[in-house]
Amino acid sequence: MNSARPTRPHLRLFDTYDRKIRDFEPLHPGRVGLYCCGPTVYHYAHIGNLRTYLFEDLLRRVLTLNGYEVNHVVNITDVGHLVSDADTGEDKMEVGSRRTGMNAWEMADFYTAAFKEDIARLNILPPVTWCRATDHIREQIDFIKELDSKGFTYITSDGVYFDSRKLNNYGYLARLDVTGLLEGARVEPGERRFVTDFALWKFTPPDENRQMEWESPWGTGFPGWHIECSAMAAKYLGNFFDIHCGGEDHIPIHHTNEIAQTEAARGTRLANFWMHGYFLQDDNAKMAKSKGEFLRLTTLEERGFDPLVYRYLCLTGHYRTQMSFSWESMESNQVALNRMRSAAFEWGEPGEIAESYYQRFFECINDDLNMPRALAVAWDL
RNA sequence: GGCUGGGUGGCAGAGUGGUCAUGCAGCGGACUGCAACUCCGUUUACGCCGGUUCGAUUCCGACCCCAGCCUCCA
Repeated sequence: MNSARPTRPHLRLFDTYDRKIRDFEPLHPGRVGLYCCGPTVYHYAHIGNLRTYLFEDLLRRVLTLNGYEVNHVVNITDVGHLVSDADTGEDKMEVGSRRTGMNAWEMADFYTAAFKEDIARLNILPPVTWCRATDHIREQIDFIKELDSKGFTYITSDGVYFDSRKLNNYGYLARLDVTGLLEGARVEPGERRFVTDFALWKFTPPDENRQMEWESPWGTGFPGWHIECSAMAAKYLGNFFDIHCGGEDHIPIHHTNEIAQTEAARGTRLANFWMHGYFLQDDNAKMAKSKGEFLRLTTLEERGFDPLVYRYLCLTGHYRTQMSFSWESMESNQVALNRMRSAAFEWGEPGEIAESYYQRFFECINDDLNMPRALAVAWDL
């Protein structure tokens, strides 16, 4: 069979930075560095969050199938993710702590464990490396020191900020129109010098007792949200690595700021490819935790669905388009998955699958992970 | 208000300048003692209005609507 195997099509992936599909070439032969933004562990994951991890798992498996060894890194954000605007916002962890009655550290462990259970039930491979923000405070402070020494920071009464106007290409990833942002801004920059400036380090407010705080050269406090990813990605994958993933909502702010930090401090691009998973749309309510009620994997199971039906559902749509969620489509895909499973049983060993089908399947997945078409090939078989 | 991206048949969701996505549902058959499972066949589509073209769902422009970001979100 190997002798007759045709040449596999080259892997092509969409890069948000260039806004186009490009041939994927690893920076180092045979190896791929993959950094995926992980959960902020102040609450359970909702199924929309999970769609992004499903997409990243698909990417990882396709890279592996193409013969690459994937160094997959996922962070756990357990500090610094602010719940309100950058001037006065609280840390989500502190708010979550009040809601649950757990202290911030216990709560972080609790929701981290819950997250790992969720992805296990979805058959998502765990990353090679998990990294927690609170385990890397030193690295983050060092990173801010670098930015400081290169003149990219300034200090206000509540923290250390990144001066985004010092970079001439700030916002390119999201094609940010800074003039438009100024005109449309509904929030005043406050002490920040410019609307797109963001916090690197926040001081513990004088009248507040924080559960999580550390000493720094600038004062007692905690790191901003974005700096953890720049610092940890550099530590585990180097300053410039292959692929950086996250949800589509990360494009305008989080990833834009990560890029700014790394380019300013290290003088290199952060990632060769930027890939983003798109949102799951709920018919009834916005898929957001801030509303209080949201769909979890457990909710699906309570309705009698195998978690893998949700995985299958996500595979029927392209990762780069928003997808609608409904119980009707869950029912539909429950049936489809059951039939697919019994058919797969009849196929026998993978090696017996006709090479032509495998080739067609490969062409689909290597074409920017086109699983919907790949599934059509599978049904054809 | 600014920026970014979308609108495909009952539902979900691919794709293409002129032949089929695919799955679920529906309809008609086959099989079965009946049913279920399975199999075969099959109906319904490209937001709206113009333009380009021999021909547009596919390209261009206006409009309407939706989503994302600008304010927490994957």
